[in-house]
Amino acid sequence: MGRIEYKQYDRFLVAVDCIIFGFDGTGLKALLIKRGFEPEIGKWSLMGGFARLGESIEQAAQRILVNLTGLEEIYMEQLHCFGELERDPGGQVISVAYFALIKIDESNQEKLESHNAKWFDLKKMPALIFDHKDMVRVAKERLQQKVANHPIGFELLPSKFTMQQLQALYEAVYETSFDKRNFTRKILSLGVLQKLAEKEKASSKKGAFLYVFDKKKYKKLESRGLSFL
Amino acid sequence: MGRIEYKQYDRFLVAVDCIIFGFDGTGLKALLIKRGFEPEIGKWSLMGGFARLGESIEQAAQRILVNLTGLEEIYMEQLHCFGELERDPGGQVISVAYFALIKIDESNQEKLESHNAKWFDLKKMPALIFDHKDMVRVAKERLQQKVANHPIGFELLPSKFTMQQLQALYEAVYETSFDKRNFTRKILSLGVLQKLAEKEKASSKKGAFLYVFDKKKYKKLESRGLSFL
DNA sequence: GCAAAAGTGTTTTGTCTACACCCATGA
DNA sequence: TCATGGGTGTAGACAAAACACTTTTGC
Repeated sequence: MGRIEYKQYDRFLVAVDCIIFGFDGTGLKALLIKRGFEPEIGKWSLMGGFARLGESIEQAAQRILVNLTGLEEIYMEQLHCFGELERDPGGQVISVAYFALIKIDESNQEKLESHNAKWFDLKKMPALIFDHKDMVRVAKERLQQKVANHPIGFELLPSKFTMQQLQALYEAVYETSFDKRNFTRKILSLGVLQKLAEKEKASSKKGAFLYVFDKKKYKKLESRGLSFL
Repeated sequence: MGRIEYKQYDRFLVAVDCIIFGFDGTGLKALLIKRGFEPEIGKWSLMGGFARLGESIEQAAQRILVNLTGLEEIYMEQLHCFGELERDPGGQVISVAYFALIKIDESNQEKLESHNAKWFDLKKMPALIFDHKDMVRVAKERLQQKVANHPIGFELLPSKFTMQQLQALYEAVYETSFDKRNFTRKILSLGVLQKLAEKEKASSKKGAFLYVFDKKKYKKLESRGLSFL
């Protein structure tokens, strides 16, 4: 049964575009590529590609992310399906956008270079092709919403991090600043961080304690709905 | 320029499915159709259809909603793009799901009947085809999130409503109950409801004052981010 | 006059905010 | 010894939660 009925319907080109966020200790960054191919060759755009029959949309997104970063396990979430008629002047293409969070220093430098990829501070983005600027804006809004209630900020940090790194990350995401004491108290009160005996001595003489996100504790508390801000 | 490059890529069938919510004073309802066509004829499903080349995905969703309800101005929001490989056994079809909020009594009864559409309480849903059950679940979660921060609950109520109707709606959306005094105070403190001189006398002897949502006041306050719960 | 829903305040509790000093260490 | 970032506590403001009685009126 089935397949015959669908013969009469239109078929669409389906692209997947990825908004890849990273954090380097100062600002929130997005990974862009300088296109070495048509259309819009030479311009900056999100990493993307066409979905293929026989793979799911999510698989397509994963393929594109792995292809660019070399990372197999990436936090990735569907953002939105952009389906405006004239969004791609080259023809009607709908694009399913995904946003991803990666640790900047873990990505494969050679792969990035081979795609002419570069990290841009979200506040200093170049012009982007098509509706990619909208995609980035929506992704940033979604990231802000999500980070407030889900422990995804840790995806952007090394597995061991200091309280100041974590605070800097939250400040970058929300483009604001928080009181150090209030921030520490709030985060620790959630009970999902484990304090290590180790100290990070690189950035100060006294040294700052390192923490790790404790996924098991989080899973136990998740159902009650934690608020990370 | 452009069109030639895309010739080589695969093309997909793109469906749009709509989760249509309504509220009848007691429970939250979803509008389902008993399919009079293949595949899965005779089973319950969401209202949907295939997108057509030459229209945007959003236009397709709107077309489908108007076609079913007869209502031209419907609150509608994209939910998610469902792109699993085997979601439709009849072939690879990606579906962009939208959720809509309508006032049950304003919809065109004849149109609903001609599509074999029926309202179901969310707690008493029949089996649904494909991944439509997932769609409904995700839509309900999204509705809960959204209602907490945006004045969209009013889309489900008559333009004039009593405080008790509004409370019943929120209670239905969150499947919980609120204290009447706290609820009234909270909602009125937002300053986006206008109290009318009229009373609704149908449901009680004393009669309850009617309110309307004041969109202008809301627009002024919107940027500060209101919390409806 | 009574049943049935409408309407209204106060107290307690917890959470968020603002704010400033001492500590440990390497240079 | 001093410069640098690390670490910590308290008081006040505000918002949320708990809680019960009086009012109106159609029957």
